[in-house]
Amino acid sequence: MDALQLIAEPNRRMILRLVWDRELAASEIASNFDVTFGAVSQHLAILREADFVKVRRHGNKRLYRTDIAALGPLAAILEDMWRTTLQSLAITIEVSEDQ
Amino acid sequence: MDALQLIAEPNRRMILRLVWDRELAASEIASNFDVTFGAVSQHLAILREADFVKVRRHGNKRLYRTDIAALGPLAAILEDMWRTTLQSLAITIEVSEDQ
DNA sequence: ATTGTATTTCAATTTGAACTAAAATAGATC
DNA sequence: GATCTATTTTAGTTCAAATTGAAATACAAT
Repeated sequence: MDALQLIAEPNRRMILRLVWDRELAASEIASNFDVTFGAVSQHLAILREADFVKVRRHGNKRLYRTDIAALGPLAAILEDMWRTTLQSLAITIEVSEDQ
Repeated sequence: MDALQLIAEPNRRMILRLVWDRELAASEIASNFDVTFGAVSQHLAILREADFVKVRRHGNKRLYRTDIAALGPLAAILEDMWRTTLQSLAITIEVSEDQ
């Protein structure tokens, strides 16, 4: 699958963000979404197949974490997006405080 | 629309590539695709709304050109993709020549 | 070995984005 | 203004990707 299309999907992007700098179990990831556990698991499978996440078994659970290196130049794009999103949020707050 | 989703669509990416460093009329762009003129025009509209292309009227025609600056960091990603695609093509040729 | 929790996988359904075909608009030419 | 070419827009269709719900698998604990 095309790397760009892969990370363009909003839920997959959210998953990458959630496990960007920490490990989370599949269930913990899923609890952040409105869609079913099954749907999240399928997104995880797609991310796994693209090697965009690393998985580690720990007892019952499977711990996921973004493989930032594997994302190559796309990693910077994602970080950039999230940063600018936060910035625009900050601007929104500033503006509303001015009123 | 989300910038990443926008450039993830293969036909839109192809449009951006076609008018990356030259102007082309909508019909000239469309002639490079299997899909109908209407479909290409819709993609152009989406790219226009995102300001990822500049348009200029010239008589009957509308000349399109990628607004590379507007793409920000995504411009580098696209150029990178196309470069590596060419590289892998070159490798393919080499390999087949070896046989 | 059975029960429970965590996760994946599968078949069927839903949904949304891309597409088509046709009508509408825009400007050029006669 | 009628006609031609270029393009956009609209309504309806198609298709792939995302989702659901349920069954299957995996490991842990009793």
